[in-house]
Amino acid sequence: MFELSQIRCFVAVAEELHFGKAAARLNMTQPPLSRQIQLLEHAVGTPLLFRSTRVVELTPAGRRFLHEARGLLRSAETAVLDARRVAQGHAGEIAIGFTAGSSYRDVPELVARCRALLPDVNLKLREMVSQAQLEALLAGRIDLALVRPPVVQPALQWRPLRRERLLAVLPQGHPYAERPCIALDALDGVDFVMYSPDEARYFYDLVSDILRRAGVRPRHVQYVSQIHTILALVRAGLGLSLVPAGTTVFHYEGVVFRELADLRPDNPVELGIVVKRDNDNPALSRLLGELALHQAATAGPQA
Amino acid sequence: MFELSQIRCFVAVAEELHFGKAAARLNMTQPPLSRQIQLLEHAVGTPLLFRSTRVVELTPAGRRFLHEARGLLRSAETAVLDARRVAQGHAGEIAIGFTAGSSYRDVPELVARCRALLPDVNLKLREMVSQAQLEALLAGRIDLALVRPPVVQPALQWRPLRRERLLAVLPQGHPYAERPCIALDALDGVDFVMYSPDEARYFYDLVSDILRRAGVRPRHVQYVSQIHTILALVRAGLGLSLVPAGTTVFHYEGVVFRELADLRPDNPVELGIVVKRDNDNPALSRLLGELALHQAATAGPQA
DNA sequence: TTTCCTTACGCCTATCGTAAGCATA
DNA sequence: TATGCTTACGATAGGCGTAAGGAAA
Repeated sequence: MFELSQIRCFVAVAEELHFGKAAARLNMTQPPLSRQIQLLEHAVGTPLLFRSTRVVELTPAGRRFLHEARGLLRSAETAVLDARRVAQGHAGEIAIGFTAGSSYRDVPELVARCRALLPDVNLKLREMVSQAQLEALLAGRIDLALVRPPVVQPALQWRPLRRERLLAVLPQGHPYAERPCIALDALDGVDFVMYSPDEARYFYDLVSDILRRAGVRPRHVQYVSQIHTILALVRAGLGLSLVPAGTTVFHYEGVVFRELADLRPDNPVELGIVVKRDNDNPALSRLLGELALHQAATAGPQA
Repeated sequence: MFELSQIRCFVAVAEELHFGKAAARLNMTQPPLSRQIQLLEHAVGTPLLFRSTRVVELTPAGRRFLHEARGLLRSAETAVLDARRVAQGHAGEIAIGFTAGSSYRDVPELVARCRALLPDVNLKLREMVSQAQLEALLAGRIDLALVRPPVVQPALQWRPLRRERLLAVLPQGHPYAERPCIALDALDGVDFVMYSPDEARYFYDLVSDILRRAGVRPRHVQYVSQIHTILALVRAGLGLSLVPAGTTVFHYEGVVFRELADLRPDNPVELGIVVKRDNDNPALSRLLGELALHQAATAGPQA
């Protein structure tokens, strides 16, 4: 098989149509250039150039081969540049794990930020439950997970992505709906749609903690795992609940959201990204760096 | 810059993920393979493989580069195969010159036959007058010309492509139109739309010869160069004329065609292709060979 | 006779293979 | 301790440059 150096020789001769000038361009003398062209022709299996002492011209096969040869050199160039861009994190792939619950708002937002910051990085999205995400991270099957705290594995690193406060959600027409904001006390003894302690552990703990610290004991009528299910049950009049402020973006009909009057701002709903500490994906490193920069510049304190 | 041999080394290692096995596949020993991979990484400017004593794996840049590398090897293969196909005439280009008059029927027919015989050969069509075609042939600007005889240049070779008889053409409603066929004698003294001796020399000579040999002297009322113009003038009642039988495919309204009763079959209308004898376009050679084979197999004597 | 591609030949660089080194599980 | 990638080093092959050869205008 031929070599790229021979391709460069051939392109030079084909462009100059003169072995002497081509050799000068290649910083070599004519004889070895002639030899390389002969070797190339032998490898291709057909003459590429017609030469007499007065004229050098391409054969039809040479004309076609010239086109392919230029493409080959271009491809070789871009292969190098592409690899460097991947090594520097400007291009490449990031595999992102996410839960079904984050697919409505958080994943699109993260994807949009990635695309804006690193337009040449390909995102591979994989939906899986939180535990599977952490395992996939450790196994290197994904680079980044979108999960709620806490993350206890020492090989993994959690970084905050979004903090938001809780709101009370209640059915339209509920007596409390007339109040501009709702005190936690008002929840004492009312029917309450609660998060599942198994499948929505984070929200169960968060809401339980808030209610316990306020000394409030609502009546838990249901245990559900998805915020959408909470909205549906609240709308159906089965009770009130607490949901993250971002839930309002769904414009869910039949329910109203109200601020909580006396919610302490030190335990908001948190969502973060988790990465493996020794992940060596340059695109991921760059994304984390860009996100941190961007976040430091734009994000004020959120509650 | 790197060489294709290094690319082959890299692909082997990337596929085996084991230097020893890759070296065996490449019929070499590990140490020089390691060295070639190092040289390649240096040329690319970034590590492509992560290796410890226990594991070899691709870096993100290596993964991207592997994709490009495979493409390079594929392109190199196809470049060789393509060049060979061009050299053998199975692919390539044929530049064809043709006159405006042949563009209606003869060019499409020739193009269709070329495409059927040599589907991977690209046809470049260039409309020009006959004299320009012959000059372009000699200069190598076109490979094949579609012209009527004679071609006198010794460097050029004429080959018959189509032979067809002449028909009389007369306006609808003309007294002769009731006859099933027309004797040449009947043309004596009638108004006759004649071909231009300058711009339609071939037809002028052909028709003049036929009329002279029959001892018939029609009255030449017009001298035109294009057959379409003849049809228009005949239709307008300016006279009769003689045209090639193929003219009937135009389904021209207002004129009728009649066989000539006593036309000798030895001087039909001829159309041929002309090529330069020392043309070295393999696709052209193959086309001529295929055409000859096909013609010998299918074409009976035409008049 | 001149131009310029090719062949011939000696030198040298670069690659290969063998052997030793060294890190990891 | 064994596996397996890397470094070291001597041998060899292939490419380069100089010099001579040969065909066409």
